[in-house]
Amino acid sequence: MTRRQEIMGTALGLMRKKGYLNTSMRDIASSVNMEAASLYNHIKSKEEILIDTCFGLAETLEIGIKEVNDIYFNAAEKLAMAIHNHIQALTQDLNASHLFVHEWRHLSDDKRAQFIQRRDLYEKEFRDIVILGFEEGEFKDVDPKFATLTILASLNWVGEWYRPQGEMQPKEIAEKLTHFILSGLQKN
Amino acid sequence: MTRRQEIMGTALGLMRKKGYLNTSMRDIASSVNMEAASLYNHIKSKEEILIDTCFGLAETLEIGIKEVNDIYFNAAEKLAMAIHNHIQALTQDLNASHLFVHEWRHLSDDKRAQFIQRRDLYEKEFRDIVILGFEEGEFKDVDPKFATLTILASLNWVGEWYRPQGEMQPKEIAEKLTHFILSGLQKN
DNA sequence: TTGGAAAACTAACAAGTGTTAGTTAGTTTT
DNA sequence: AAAACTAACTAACACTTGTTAGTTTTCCAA
Repeated sequence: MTRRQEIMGTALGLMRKKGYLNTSMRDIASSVNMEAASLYNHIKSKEEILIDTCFGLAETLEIGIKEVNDIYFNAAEKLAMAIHNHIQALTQDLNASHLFVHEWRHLSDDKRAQFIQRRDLYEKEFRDIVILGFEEGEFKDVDPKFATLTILASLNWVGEWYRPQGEMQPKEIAEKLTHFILSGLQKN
Repeated sequence: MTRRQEIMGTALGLMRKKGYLNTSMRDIASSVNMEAASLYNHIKSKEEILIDTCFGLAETLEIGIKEVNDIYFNAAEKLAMAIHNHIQALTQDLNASHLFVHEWRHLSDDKRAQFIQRRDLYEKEFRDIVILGFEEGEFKDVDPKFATLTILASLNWVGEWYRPQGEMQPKEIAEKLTHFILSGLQKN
C-alpha cells in the first residue's frame, strides 16, 4: 500500500466519523504520524480527497448500471441487478460511501455541479428501468420519478446501518431490498 | 415575530444551504443586519440553534407517533397515519428538517447521545407497527428492523426533493409512499 | 560510495472561528 | 427624575484553518 493510499484511507475514516469540514489536515496528519505540511507531498489539497472519492464511486456506479442495461432485458431482472450492484459498491467502502452520500455538498461550486449532473444521469438510468417495467406491463402505473427517488433513498441509507461484522451481508441485503421494493410489505 | 425567531429562521436557512459547520455566526449576523456579538443577546450559543431545532422536531415526531398508537388499532392504518404525520412534520419546515436529518452529528457528545436515544425510541415505535402487522397476519414475515430502516429512509429522503411550490403536496406524498411501502412496485 | 529524488520536517501566513468584555443609546418601569 | 432593562455596538482574545516556503533527512539506483 502506497503512502498516498494510507493517507486517503485514514482521511476517509476520520471524515466519516467527524464529518469532512470537521476533519483538519492536522487531524489526518497525526493519524498517520506525520506533520500536516508533509501530506502535501502525497496529495494536492484537502478537496482532492473529497473529489477523488466522490467521483471514484460515481464511476463505479455508472459502470455497474451500464453493465446491467447491456446484459439483462426485462425490468424486474434489471432492477434486481442494479440494486445488487449499488449495494455492493456502497458496502465495499463505507467511509467512501459516506462522503459520496453526504459530503459532496462541500465540493467547490464547479465540481459540485459536475457531481450533481452525473448523479442525475445515474438516477435517470434507474428511472428508465422503472418506466420499462411499466411498458412491459409488469410494474404498476406509479410516478417513475417518485418511485426512483424512494428506491434510491432506501439503497443509500444502507450505508447508515450496515455493519461488515453484522449478520446481514451485502448480497442478502440486496435480495431483501429487491423483494421489498418489488412486492411491498402487505400480503395480498 | 420576535428577533429571536427571525435569527433562528435565518440561521436555519443558511445552515441548510451551506451546512451547519460552514455557517458562521458572522454569516448569520450579516443576514439579519447586525454584528455577530449582538446575536448573543438573543441566543446562548451557535449550538443552541442546532439543539433547539433537532430536539424540537424530535418532540413533534414523538407526539405524532403516540397519537397514532392511541387512536388506531390495525397495523396498516397505524402505518399510514404514522407516515402521514412524519411527512407532515418534515415538510412543514425543510430547513429544520435538514438539521434534524443531517446535522445532528455535530451536536456535542452528550446532546448527541440524547438525540440518538430519542431517535432510536421513535424508530422502535415504527418497528412495533411492523411487528403488529405480522402478528395480525396482514404483513409478510420480513425482518422488522430491516423493513423499518428502509421505510424511514424513504421518508427522511423526502426532504431532499420535496419543493413546496412543486406539484406534489405532503398529503399526496404520504399516500403514495404508504401505497408503495404496503404493496410494492410489481403487479401480482 | 555517491547523487538525487522522495518524503519528511519547521516555521509561518493570512484568514476565519465562536465567544466574551465593556460600552452606549434608547426604551420601559419604578 | 431615577433606575433598570434591552439590544445594539466595537474591540479583542485565543485558537484553528488550509496551505506554502524553505530546509533537512531518508533511501535507493548507479
